[in-house]
Amino acid sequence: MDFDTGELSERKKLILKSIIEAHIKLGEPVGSKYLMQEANIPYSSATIRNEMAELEELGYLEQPHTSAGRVPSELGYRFYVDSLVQEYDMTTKEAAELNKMLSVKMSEIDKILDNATKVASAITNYTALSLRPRPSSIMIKRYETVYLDSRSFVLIMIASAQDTVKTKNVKLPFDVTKDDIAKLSEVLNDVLAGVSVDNINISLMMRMESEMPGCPELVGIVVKSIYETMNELGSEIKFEGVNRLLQYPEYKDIDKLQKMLSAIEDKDDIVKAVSTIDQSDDETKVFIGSENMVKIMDDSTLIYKNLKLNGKTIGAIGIIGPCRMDYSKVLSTIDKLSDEINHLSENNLLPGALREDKD
Amino acid sequence: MDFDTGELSERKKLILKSIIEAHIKLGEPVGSKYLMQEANIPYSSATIRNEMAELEELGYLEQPHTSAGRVPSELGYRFYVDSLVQEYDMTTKEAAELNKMLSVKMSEIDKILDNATKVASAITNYTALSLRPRPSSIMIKRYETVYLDSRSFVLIMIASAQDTVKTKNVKLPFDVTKDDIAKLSEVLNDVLAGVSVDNINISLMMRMESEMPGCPELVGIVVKSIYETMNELGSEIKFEGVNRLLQYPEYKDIDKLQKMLSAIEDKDDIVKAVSTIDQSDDETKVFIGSENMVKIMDDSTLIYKNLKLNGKTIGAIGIIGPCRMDYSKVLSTIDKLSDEINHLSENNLLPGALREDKD
DNA sequence: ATTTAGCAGTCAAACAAAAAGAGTGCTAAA
DNA sequence: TTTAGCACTCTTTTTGTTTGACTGCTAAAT
Repeated sequence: MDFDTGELSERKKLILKSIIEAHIKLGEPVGSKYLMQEANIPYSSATIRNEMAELEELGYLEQPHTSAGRVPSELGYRFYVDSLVQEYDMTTKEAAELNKMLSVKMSEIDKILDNATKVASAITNYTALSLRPRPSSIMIKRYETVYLDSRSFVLIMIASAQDTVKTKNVKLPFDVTKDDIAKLSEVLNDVLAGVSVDNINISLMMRMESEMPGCPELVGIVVKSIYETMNELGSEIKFEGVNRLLQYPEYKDIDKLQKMLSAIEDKDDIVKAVSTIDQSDDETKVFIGSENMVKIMDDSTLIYKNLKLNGKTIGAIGIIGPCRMDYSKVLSTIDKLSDEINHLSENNLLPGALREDKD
Repeated sequence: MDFDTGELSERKKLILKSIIEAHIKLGEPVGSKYLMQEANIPYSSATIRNEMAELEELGYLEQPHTSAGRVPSELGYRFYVDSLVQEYDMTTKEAAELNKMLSVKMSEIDKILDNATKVASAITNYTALSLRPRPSSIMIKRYETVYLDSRSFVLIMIASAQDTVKTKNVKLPFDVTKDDIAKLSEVLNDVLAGVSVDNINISLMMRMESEMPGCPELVGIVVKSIYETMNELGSEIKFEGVNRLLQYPEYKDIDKLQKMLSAIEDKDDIVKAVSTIDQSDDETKVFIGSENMVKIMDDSTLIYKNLKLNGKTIGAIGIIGPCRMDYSKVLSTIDKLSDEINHLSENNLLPGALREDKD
């Protein structure tokens, strides 16, 4: 038994610290057995129990109910923060990330898209997303092909940005030989390596066709795949108002919400899905439920529209929500918004907006 | 019974439209009784049931289970979007808001704060917030006082920005008369009306004291209230990573989550709480549970620190999470971050950052 | 004087069974 | 063709029961 000098014995401190840290890690009440076995406290559970009872009396711990373990009280956390917590050493990786993120700058286009997303989300009360298409600088450094069978092969692309590798399964409407596919990679590396998307033109395609006397039809199909991949690669997607999902009972089920949120967190699938939409398409697209290309979002609706500034597509905006979405409101908001952005440019409100387009 | 020409009878269309719109509004399966009573379909529930059964057969509706109402199928939504939905007329208020929001520009300081919040949230994996303090231009246009009793009165302030009215209940540690309070409003309007916060100085306070021979002690107390109110008024708060809350079991309970989210949505309470923190304070503050000034957040922890750039406080950053927060990590992240931002200015990475400080 | 083993007691969480409620489909009458 | 009425189905809610975790206490061991 300690003299009640207000100071805790070292053993009490150890136990208190262990309980708090275990609780922080696990989120559940901590019992005496756990402390003995997992936290390596060198006393029997009975002894620990006695100490815990005293710590509770002193106000550092609480018991949610009789037969539960102990949980730190506010006083316990306070004591921990004031005298028990140890400095955490940030890993160099984390420190670097911190620095990198801090110095990010936004282009004018990004700002427009960002604002548009915020407005869209605020007005419709759904989650909004914006897609910034690939910068024109993106390119494939090297191509590889792997023959699968006479009607399909794998196209492997190594991109300039951070050496990302993308693979694509290409299916063909006609038969090819192993040699055709081998020749293809040769020609691709010869003609297209290091060429940016926007510079892929008819002339290059014709050159490739002439270099592939065996199977010129391949060229058109492959170039389309390359184009799609490049779009996916460079695209940047952002979300706004994710928390608005919570208002809708379809996401009251934590699991569904999690599913949706992880799709949003991942971004990749959504980017991929949305990248397939033709960038010059002016229509507002509505993807209901499974029409949606992201499997995980098959009970949500995505409404999507390309945004133009001076006739040039600068990105796209979308709304995600439950299938039972207020279509009328969302559709008109998106349309109004895209109109308004076009006006922005006409009124010259954003001088230099297009200048900064290429990052 | 309709001939199966692929066309729906008007009555079917009406019922389908009603079901979809009711379901969009309520989020629950729609029954025949509801349609008859609430959606004013001029047929008996039995008739409506027959039509519903046919609409289901045609694929426009679905039944979650035998004894439930109907829910639109994807095909139903598709049909609705393609031919039933009516254009929604945006109210002029909404249109105006849209325009206003679209043309918002961010100051350099805002960008720094925004980035810092994102980084903080990403690294700690908790929700982060940033607080941008009042622009120095904010001021009170007019003051009113209402005497309550000898030890308290109400101070009413009409602010320059959008004529916002704020009232504050002021309690006194000494007795005053009704005349003192009346005189106070006179003096306040005389000396402080139209003066921006930063220009309230000792000289002005002394002038007020000399004009209030009856009770000079009032001045100091009142000025403090005014100062606090102005801080609340102009402050802008932003959140980042709200969805991260979901990872923690304490917010798995939808109710708790909602409570938290509504506190975040409202902003007001949090701004008020955080505004009371002295802006020149350099310490990292930890508010655990009920230490927190926002009642609704009394089982969460707020960690908070002022950010300085060139020695001047430009705002503050905070982390919100469950009480069982990884204090060690959060504390070091916040400290590192505020250091880093100080370095930003030293390295001159952000020319003109301070120039744009006043909006 | 401490520490520990063992056991009875308590309470939440998990499971199972029963009752209530909502909405349908069908039949027969209007 | 429409409607009233009733039996039926399936979810939701309620109620009761079991299980399991952890404690507090007592008595023995160090």
